[in-house]
Amino acid sequence: MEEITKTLLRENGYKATPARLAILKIFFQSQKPQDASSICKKITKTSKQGKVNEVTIYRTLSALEKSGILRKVNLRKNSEYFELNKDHHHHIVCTKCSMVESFKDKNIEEVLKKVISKSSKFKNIKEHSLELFGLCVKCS
Amino acid sequence: MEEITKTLLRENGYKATPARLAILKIFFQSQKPQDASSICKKITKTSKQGKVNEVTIYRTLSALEKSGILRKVNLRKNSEYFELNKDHHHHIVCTKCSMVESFKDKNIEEVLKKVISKSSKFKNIKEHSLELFGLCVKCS
DNA sequence: TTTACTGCAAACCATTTGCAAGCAT
DNA sequence: ATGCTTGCAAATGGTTTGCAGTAAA
Repeated sequence: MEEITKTLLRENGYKATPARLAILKIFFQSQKPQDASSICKKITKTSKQGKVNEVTIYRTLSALEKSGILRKVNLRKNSEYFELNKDHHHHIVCTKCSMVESFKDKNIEEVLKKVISKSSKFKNIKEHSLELFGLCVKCS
Repeated sequence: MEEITKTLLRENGYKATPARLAILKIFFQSQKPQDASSICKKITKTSKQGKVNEVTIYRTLSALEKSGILRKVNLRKNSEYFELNKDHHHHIVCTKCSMVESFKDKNIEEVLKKVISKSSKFKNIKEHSLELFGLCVKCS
């Protein structure tokens, strides 16, 4: 784990500092979208070497997003959530308890290709976001 | 136009004030997602009777969203965009010039039904958002 | 050693809230 | 007349920035 994150950072031209390693570690461990605040709390709780200032977390998230290591996720919360930018997928979000389930679907990508081919104003689509909102079984 | 918006407001239990009429008018005229700031500027420019305070716009947008007259749209900007909550559709957004194109697609709804039927954690999906991001033909 | 990185304080900016005055019904 | 609406000012809260000290390479 330590090696993976360290290598990932250096490959992208970053210094492998304790703060960055701790932040990346959370993404590799949790598999759930995280915002600056949740990361800050998790590090304070679990990390041995101490705290990481929330400002540092914002700067790290922003940098890692630009490098393509993380991507933003829109969960209709009032803060920005991020997740590892691996294997494209989508989310189902419970509007009551905020539980998030991920899913993949090849059909969606195909349908979107057709949509793009029909558009006269756009030929050059780089990404898309798809989120479903509702109540999870527990909250229903 | 004046009559439509007036009736819509009263049907939903709101007083038909000049501010609200002006705000709704913009949505009926433009067909494009709007945020508080853009509405405020448009009213200042075009309306005869004067300005509307931005706070009033925020309150109106929030109320109209709760009533289901408007819905939020995620355009990856740093402010909230709204549009009339009619005939469900999706957006293609130019990440350079912010141009927005709308589209509808029945296949997407069908694919999503299948996705939901596969989920064990969610049975109760109320809405979804789908946005494509890329460069429009002009910006490519 | 060198330059990137971090923490602190303060700035920023979209949005929300309290309250008194104003207006639609 | 009544109570919903508005505007102003101030508060809020997430995020960003300036700067000086610190640490990774």
